[in-house]
Amino acid sequence: MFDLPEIPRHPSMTTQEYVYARLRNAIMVGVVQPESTLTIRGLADYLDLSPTPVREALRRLSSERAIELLGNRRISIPVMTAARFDEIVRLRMTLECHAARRALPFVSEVLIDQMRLIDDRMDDYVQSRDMNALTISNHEFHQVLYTANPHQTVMPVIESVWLQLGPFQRQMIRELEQFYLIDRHKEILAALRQRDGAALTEAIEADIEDGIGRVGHEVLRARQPGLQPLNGQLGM
Amino acid sequence: MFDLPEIPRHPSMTTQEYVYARLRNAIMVGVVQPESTLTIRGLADYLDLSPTPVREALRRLSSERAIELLGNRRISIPVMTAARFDEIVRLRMTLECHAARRALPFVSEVLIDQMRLIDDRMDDYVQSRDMNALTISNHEFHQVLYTANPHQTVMPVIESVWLQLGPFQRQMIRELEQFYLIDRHKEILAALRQRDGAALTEAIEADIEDGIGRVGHEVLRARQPGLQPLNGQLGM
DNA sequence: TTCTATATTTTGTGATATCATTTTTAGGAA
DNA sequence: TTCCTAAAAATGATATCACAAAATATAGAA
Repeated sequence: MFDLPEIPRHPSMTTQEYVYARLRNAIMVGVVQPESTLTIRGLADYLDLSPTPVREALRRLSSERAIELLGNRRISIPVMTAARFDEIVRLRMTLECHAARRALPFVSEVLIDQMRLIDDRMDDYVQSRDMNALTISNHEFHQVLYTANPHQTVMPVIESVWLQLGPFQRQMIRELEQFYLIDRHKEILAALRQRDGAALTEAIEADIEDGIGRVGHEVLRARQPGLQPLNGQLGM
Repeated sequence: MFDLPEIPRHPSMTTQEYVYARLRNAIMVGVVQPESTLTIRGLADYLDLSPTPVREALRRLSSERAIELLGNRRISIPVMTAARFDEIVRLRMTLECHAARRALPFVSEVLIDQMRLIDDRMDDYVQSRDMNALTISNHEFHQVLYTANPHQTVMPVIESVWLQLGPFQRQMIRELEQFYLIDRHKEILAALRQRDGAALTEAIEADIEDGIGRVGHEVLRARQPGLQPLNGQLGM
């Protein structure tokens, strides 16, 4: 079985929202894995709730493709394959570059400072090897940039992609003894300071490639030694 | 009130799936509008069902941002603003160009023929002014291309964008007496035949701009005569 | 031991009931 | 008429129940 990390429950939250938030968090940090057996009633019993709000939360997560509600009464976390991984990472690059380009006109010095602060905090988490906090802060770093555009509509889509990568990211950390962390946040910040769109998208692509792309392909190749990755290197 | 167009119900469909499909279709063709008052119980009574499957269907649609479940007991179709429209259309361009680029290596002569057939059918619908059938076929034309890539994960995201544009598309047709339809499908097909990625993305951007972008901005500008569109022309 | 058929349990779905809020409606006061 | 207030109605959220279908366990045969 698994232990869903506890999260704070605001009093205004409905039960369904709470279940959604708790499951989402658990999937994001990789506690729920493809081999975990999920059932509506099992989760309801575990959380001491009725099945109704659990089912609704699961349906939302299914819409975001964090989980799959199979017809035959099974609920699963999708298994990562090389081809699927390649598609998701490429989509993530496209989406985040789009979001960054659309946010650039709204970027201020205050915002850049805010991002620098988050990046500084990440350096501490690297020191203390707190991977969960690192993941959350990394998302926060990107999110602050993309939501600078007050009209943006892409953020929920990007979050869905992060959610889909969550379980696999945990596997990556598990399967690799040493896990070198390279982030390109300094380059992102430099591009922002110069309001340089081309440099910005380049830095974001590099950040995603170095952050999960390269290592992910490595892990997947190691699993199936005979196969080469479908679409070659991700870097461009 | 409104009349949700009837749709076929396969025997294997659950009630929730049926409600989802029927509401989704209604929103896509623009029957449900921002001023429509939606309630779970109202829909349940209208469809002669219990509230449970209706609420689940609504939650799924909310996850796809087709509707908004407001905290204060109101369910609404988001109102289209110039800024939101600009964002959604730009996102659509980015997503569909991405999907097309990723599909290109899988494009076959058979697939191009299939797309040509759909395009021919669209010409008939233009003649008969069947806007609903035209919209559906247009989506089908694009979908066939993007799903040529068997590993694609972007299609659900694109469908969510189509869904968000549905209600406004109906408004566009209503508010414009004459509605000139320009599609760039011939250019798309030509680019596919030559396996020319750059020409393909250019044709898709032009198709979206001519299909909904230009007219949409016109309609929105007419609504608020004092305001200019936020980010200038869409064409690039 | 291994396979198969049957019984039992578990599970997802959908309807119904209840409760706390919110919205709407009425009825007066200014 | 317009504005406020209180009663009434409607609404969303959740728990519980019933049912059919699926998964699992059990028991007997090969």
